Formats: sequence, C-alpha cells, structure tokens
Amino acid sequence: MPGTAQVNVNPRKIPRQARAQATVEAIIVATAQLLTEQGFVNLTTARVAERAGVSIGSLYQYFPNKQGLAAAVVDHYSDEVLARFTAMVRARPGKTLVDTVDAMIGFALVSHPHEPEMHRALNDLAPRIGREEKTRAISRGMAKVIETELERHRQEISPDLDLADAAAMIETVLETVAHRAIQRHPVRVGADGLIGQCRRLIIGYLRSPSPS
Amino acid sequence: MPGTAQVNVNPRKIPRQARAQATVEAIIVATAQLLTEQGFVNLTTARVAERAGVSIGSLYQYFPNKQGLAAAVVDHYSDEVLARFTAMVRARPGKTLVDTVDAMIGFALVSHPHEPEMHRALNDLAPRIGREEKTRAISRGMAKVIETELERHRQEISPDLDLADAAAMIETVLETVAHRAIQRHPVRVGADGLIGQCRRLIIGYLRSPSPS
DNA sequence: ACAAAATATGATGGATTCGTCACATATTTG
DNA sequence: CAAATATGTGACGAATCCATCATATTTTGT
Repeated sequence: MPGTAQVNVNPRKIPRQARAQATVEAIIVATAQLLTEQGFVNLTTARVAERAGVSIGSLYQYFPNKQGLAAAVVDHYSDEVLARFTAMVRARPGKTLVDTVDAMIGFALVSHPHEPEMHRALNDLAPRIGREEKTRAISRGMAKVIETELERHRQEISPDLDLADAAAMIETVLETVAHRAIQRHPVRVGADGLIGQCRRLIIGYLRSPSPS
Repeated sequence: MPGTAQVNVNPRKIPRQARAQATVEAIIVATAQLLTEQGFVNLTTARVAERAGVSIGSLYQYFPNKQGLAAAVVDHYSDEVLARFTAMVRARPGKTLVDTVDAMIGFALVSHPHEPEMHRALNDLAPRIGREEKTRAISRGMAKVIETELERHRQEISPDLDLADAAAMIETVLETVAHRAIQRHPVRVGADGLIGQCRRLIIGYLRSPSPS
C-alpha cells in the first residue's frame, strides 16, 4: 500500500477545558484549510499552528504528528458529510424515485460548492494515513441510507435486483460523479449534461432487468 | 487547487546516447516502483537514484525535481494504459454489445493485476504535479474508443442517447469501478458481484429510454 | 487563597531532503 | 588520435521540517 509508513495517529490527550477544546478545533479547521489550499505534501505542522493561532507546542500536545492532524480532519468531515446526506434524504418524504435520485445526484454535485477540494483531499488522503476503514464506513453508511430509500420505491425497481447491491452501486456512482465534477468544472446541467446522464444511468439501472 | 506549488516539471535535457536512455528508463521504472510501494510523500530523489542504480547527479541531469520524476511516470504509464485498452477493444471484432461491455469492465478490473497501486498512484498524483490535462486526455481517448465501439451496436442502444455522452459516462463508470476494486479486494465476481452489477448498470443505461 | 492540574509557549536539536557543482569517465566527431 | 561533447559521480551547502522539553501561564479543585 502506498504511503504505508504506518504511524500512530491517535490523539495524544483529550482536551478537558473549554479553552483546550477551542484550540483543538482551531487546529482541525486550520489543517482542513491548508489541506485544501496546499495539499498534504505542503502541509507543515508549523504552518498549521500559525494558521490556527496556536503555538507549535500546543499542537503537539494533542496531535502526535502530521498524519494525526490529517486523520482528525478526515474523521471530522467524513462524519459531517454522512450526517448531511442522511438529513437531506430523510427530509424529502413522499417524492418519486426519480426525484429522490435527482436529489442524491444534486447532493453529490453541489452539496459542497465551496469545498470540492476538501472532498478530493479527503479521498486522496485517507488511504495514506490509515483511515481507509473510516471512509469505507462512511460509504457503507451512505449505502444504507440509499437502500432504505430504494425500499420505499420497491415497485418501481426491477424485482430481481438486490437492493443492498444496488445501493452500493449507486453510492459508488455518486462518488464518481462528484469526483468527476471536481475535475471538469463547470458541471453541465440539463438532460444532456452530467446530471441528466447520471440520472439516466441510475434510473436505467434500477428499472432494467438483468441483461441477457 | 491542492498541491499547487506549481513548479517546472519538464525534462532538463533529452538523452542522446543509448547509455543515457537506459539511465532515464531505469529512473522512471524506479520512480514507478517506489511510488507504488511508498507513495509520493515518501518518495525521495536519493531513494530513486539508489533503486535505479544511478547517481543522484545523473538523476538531476535529466529531471529538474521530484515532481518531474512523477510527471514522467504519469506520462509514461498513461500512454501505455490507453494503448492497451485500445488494442484490447480493437482485437475483439464481431462480438455482442454485452460481450464488449464485459471486456471493458474486465479490463478496468483486472488489466492491472499486479499494478492496482500504480493506478491509484497515477490518479492521486496527476493533479498535484500539473498533469491533470494529461489524465483528461487519456480519458477522452478512452471515451473515443468506447464511442466507436458503441456506434457498431447502434441498433441495440436507445436511439435518443447521444453516443459521445454515453461513451464519456461509461468511461467514468469504468474508472470508478477500477478505483473501487482497488479499495475493496477481492473483487466479487458473478452476476451479483461487482462485475455483474457493473454490466447491469451500463447495459441498462444504454438500452433504457430517457427516464420520465 | 493556595496547591495541583491543565494548558500554552517557542527556542532548539536532530534528522532529512533537495539540488548543485567541480570533477571524472565515456563516447562521438573530425 | 585528439578535441569536443555527452554522461556519470557523490560530497556537500542550504533549507526545511519534525517533534521535544523546560518553562510560563491559566484554570480548577478544595
């Protein structure tokens, strides 16, 4: 595995006082910013401390090393993305299957309008800091949410399609589309644009019988 | 953009004698190996030179810096992948649409049996060394090959589907599947496995009319 | 109010890395 | 074969970075 200079990445100690929690929070935010601005390679502990308005000593009081900073960011923002996706889907009851799929695509495309680079940073980063399992867990979480939604529209979906498999597939496709959207700005909308094509891909998949 | 410490990445001089060409080749191979083994972060010019059996001075005679090494690897292997994909598709005349799609999926999944990490390295790397355009060109090249193949089976494809759009979409999906296969070893085969689901996804997409 | 615990500081040692340069060796050219 | 050109070498300067630790300051508990 690349970048497998496996090091301990766990927090050194948990902040007890409010002041310390603010310090840790500032460090995580600063790390996230610098990560998206400069990438992991150009991330230095000194720059993080400076951006966070904290001394380098304080930083090392809570984080064991550079990878620890990145790991904290991955954990922090991964959870947030899953929570937002879950909330978004659950907040749309009684819609049609196509509407639901559109909403999911929309989330993948524009949910992070100001943080597409963060998305990329997280994906690129996780494998390099022993956080693959974390990102996989997030994927499984999203798939579970999707599966629940698919069950609601069971009658519109090809009967021989396993919903768990389908949900995993859709999650993968959404992931991709987000990735591609980041690479190929701006996103073309409309029926022929990325959104339209993606909708067609997913709906066709759900409705069609197994190919002969 | 992350990692945008844009530096010149162009070769310093081109090797004229055969001996020098061997040196450059050895350096590129060594870089590729270390990249897949340790990742870009842990790549050092000294290690590359050592692995290549070449002095550090020789390395810097042809490559301006670390990024230059990576850029050379990206260029080298990207071209190779496109060439292999093109050859593979062209070598399968007269097959059905499903067979063709299966072949493409198979290529994405197992074409690089011993170099899945290379694949990841290339994808993770390119954006960080000013080689986004290169990878995009490869994607366009593969899409063009796919489009040509789709035209052959025009009658099996939904008439209102633009083949260029479809080819781009399929290329994206294949990219994803490869990516996911790397993350989730081993690849489950069979109708319910990743391959089967992926076939179903693409075929359903091609055959179905635009969703209402 | 006072001791104990928690938190913050930043100069600094040690290690690593990049990339150059003066020089040696090999190959080509005329 | 001798000059010119191409290639190869590796010690080393300069820069950077990680991470610690002794010390100072703040907060908490009693």
